[in-house]
Amino acid sequence: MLDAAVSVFSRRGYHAASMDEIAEVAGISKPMVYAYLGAKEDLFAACVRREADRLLAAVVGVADGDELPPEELLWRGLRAFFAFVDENRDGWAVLYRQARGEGGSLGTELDSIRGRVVDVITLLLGRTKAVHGSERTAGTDVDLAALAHALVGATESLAGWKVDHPEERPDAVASRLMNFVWVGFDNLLRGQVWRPHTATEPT
Amino acid sequence: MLDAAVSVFSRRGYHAASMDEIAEVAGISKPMVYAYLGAKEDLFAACVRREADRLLAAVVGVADGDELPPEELLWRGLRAFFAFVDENRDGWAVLYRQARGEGGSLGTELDSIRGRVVDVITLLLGRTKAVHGSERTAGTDVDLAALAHALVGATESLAGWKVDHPEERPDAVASRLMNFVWVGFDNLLRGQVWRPHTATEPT
Amino acid sequence: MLDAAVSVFSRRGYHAASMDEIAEVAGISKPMVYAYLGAKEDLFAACVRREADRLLAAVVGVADGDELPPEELLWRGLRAFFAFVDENRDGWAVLYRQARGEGGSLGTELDSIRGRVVDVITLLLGRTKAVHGSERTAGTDVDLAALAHALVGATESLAGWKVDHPEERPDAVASRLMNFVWVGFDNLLRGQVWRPHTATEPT
Amino acid sequence: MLDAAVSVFSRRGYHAASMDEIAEVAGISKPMVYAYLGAKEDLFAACVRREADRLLAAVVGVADGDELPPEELLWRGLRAFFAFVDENRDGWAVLYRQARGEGGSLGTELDSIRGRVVDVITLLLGRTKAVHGSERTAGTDVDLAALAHALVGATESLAGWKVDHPEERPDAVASRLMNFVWVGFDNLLRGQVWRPHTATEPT
DNA sequence: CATGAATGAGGATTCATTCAT
DNA sequence: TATGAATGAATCCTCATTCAT
Repeated sequence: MLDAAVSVFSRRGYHAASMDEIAEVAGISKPMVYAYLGAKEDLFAACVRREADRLLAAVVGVADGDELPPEELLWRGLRAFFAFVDENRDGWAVLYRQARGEGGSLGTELDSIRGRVVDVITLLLGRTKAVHGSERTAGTDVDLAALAHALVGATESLAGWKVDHPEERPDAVASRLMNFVWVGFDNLLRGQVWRPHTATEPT
Repeated sequence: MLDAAVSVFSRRGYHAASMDEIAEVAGISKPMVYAYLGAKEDLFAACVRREADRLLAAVVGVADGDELPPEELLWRGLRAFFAFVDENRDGWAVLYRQARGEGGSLGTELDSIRGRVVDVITLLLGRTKAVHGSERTAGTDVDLAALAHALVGATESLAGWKVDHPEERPDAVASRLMNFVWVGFDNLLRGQVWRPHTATEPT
Repeated sequence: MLDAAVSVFSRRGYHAASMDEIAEVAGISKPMVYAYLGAKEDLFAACVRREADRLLAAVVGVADGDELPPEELLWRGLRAFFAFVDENRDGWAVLYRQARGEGGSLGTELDSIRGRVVDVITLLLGRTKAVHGSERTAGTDVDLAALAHALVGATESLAGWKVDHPEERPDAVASRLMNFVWVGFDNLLRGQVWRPHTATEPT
Repeated sequence: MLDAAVSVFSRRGYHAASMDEIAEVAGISKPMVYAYLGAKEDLFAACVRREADRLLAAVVGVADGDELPPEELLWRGLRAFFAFVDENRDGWAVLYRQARGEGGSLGTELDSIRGRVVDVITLLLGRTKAVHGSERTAGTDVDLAALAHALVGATESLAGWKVDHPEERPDAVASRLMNFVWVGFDNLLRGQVWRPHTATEPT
């Protein structure tokens, strides 16, 4: 039932989607849509919530053991994420392109979900850092949070890229991202730093 | 003139923005809006184009010499980018949150702009690779494109993070991202690879 | 069965009442409402008819003997009427507030019922006049009809007033109205007339 | 502008009237109706308020001198009232048939207007009583209020009757009502009372 | 040139009414 | 028979867009 709504919302966006089209795609009549899921905003919220739940379930489901090292957790999570995106184009589009930027409770709720994901990544990176235990890492907490944001953004962006490259296997994309991210992070933790070679005159 | 439109679009989003409000904020009458910039879609496209031009100009403008090494180019570009976002919240919101997810020519044009940026980054990464000249890097072209996508996504995401942390200096954000990205990329080029279930240490 | 409909109609009015609510209040399902009483208009007509029948039965029932003098008939009728209104708020509301102003067959039927009541009053007043047999009364038939209309209107209005004054006994209200009406009518029949700009004293 | 709305509301009633028809009758397009007078409820409220204002202005306007005796005041008021009804069928229908029975602020406001009219009549009757100064009148204040209610109801009812008898001159109707009302009231004040001739067994 | 006034087109929502079980 | 499920039709309302001044 929600599938039709997700499909239409992903194609048209929240505002441009008409209840008529959703009903038509769902193969039922408009009053039924209202009977089952309420007004348009409720319907969209239901879509967002279902897709978010599915995504979180898929990504979290692979981390069955907390005793797994962070590296393994991240790798499994990314694989699950890209697999989800691969199999749920529309759902991902609704979550990423349509729901964000909407005002009101929708955008807020989604932002909070994303925030929780970022927090999890931040903790994960923190645990890695703790394992290394190196005092050479000058990184503060805000560094980790920013890093987590960057990682999530890179992942989201690659998800969009993956949509345009259906021939790429999800695992390959995840592997590519891990390669990029983990090598950098690992070396960061080893004390490697990048510094501007030039004097920076701040604007 | 466009300022008013950008301001309203950034606050309301494309569909929720009304021409009435744009005209009111602009301090002119609605027929004037139509006379100057045409229909709503054209107006939004003009906003997107202007903000994209400004952003590209700001980012490209700092790379006055092509002879600069890629690392320096990227560093300057990122600094310029975060400075732009810092000073043009509305414009960035229109580009990143509102314009995305719009179907039709609106989204297409923005995608193409983003695509050009990614291409530039791809080339930049390619030149770096060429400089290193290492045949040990097994990366293909698609690797670089994916990497560029990841980099752009990380940058966008950090831009959003920066909006929530106005106290962070743009240079600091750029530096943090460089630190993360360049260390990883540099080591990648040196042949470091990450493989699932194996130690990440080079032989 | 009709009780639920009367209750809902009296609270919401004809248009604002929904068949859903009526069915719910009646404790049966909507198709049953349709099976028993047909469409909404029919249902409302049935309500109006039943309440009107009840009202007429109550009012007419007290006039068991035609040989009663008109004065006594009116007095008994008014007492019965106010007692009915007192015990059937909803029914009276449907008849007086909701059914009026409805176009089409709904209002027409109610108007015809009210018309019959007015006719009865007119006849009653006529009989009184005949009893007095006075040729001094210049009143024509139209006078009696208008008088009957005025009497019915006064009664309806007092019914509304009574609803706001539940502590008033129905008999007291009826008595008050009789006092007002009959004294005037009686004196009218005795030749007393009122003329503009003249003393109201009889010669 | 309001004329069209009043006309349609008087014919169809509040709920059955469609904004389409109002716009069509007004000879303008629907958005204009909304631009000028807002939503349907506002529009109806505007109609009710205008008609009520007109009616009150017409009726109150004839009582230019407070020094007029109550009898003269009532006579002038009734004449003005029936003249108004004669010339504003639709407006009267809106006030009397349609607006009453509507829930919400509309019905409430109209009830309050009617209440004020009743109060004025009550005062007017009180002044008459005071002039007579007779201690024989057993009437209490509540008697006067009930009497005023009855008088107002009789007037309203005769207004409806008048609508069905356009050939009747407004003055004639007013005169007829005065004849009925004032003779009765005058005699009441002189101590004439009506009492039931039979024992009343209260229900 | 600049604008107040006007509208066609379309979208969300509800409700009386009816089948298939 | 009794009902849950389904819908066609209408209604309120808004907004991008354009004339006439």
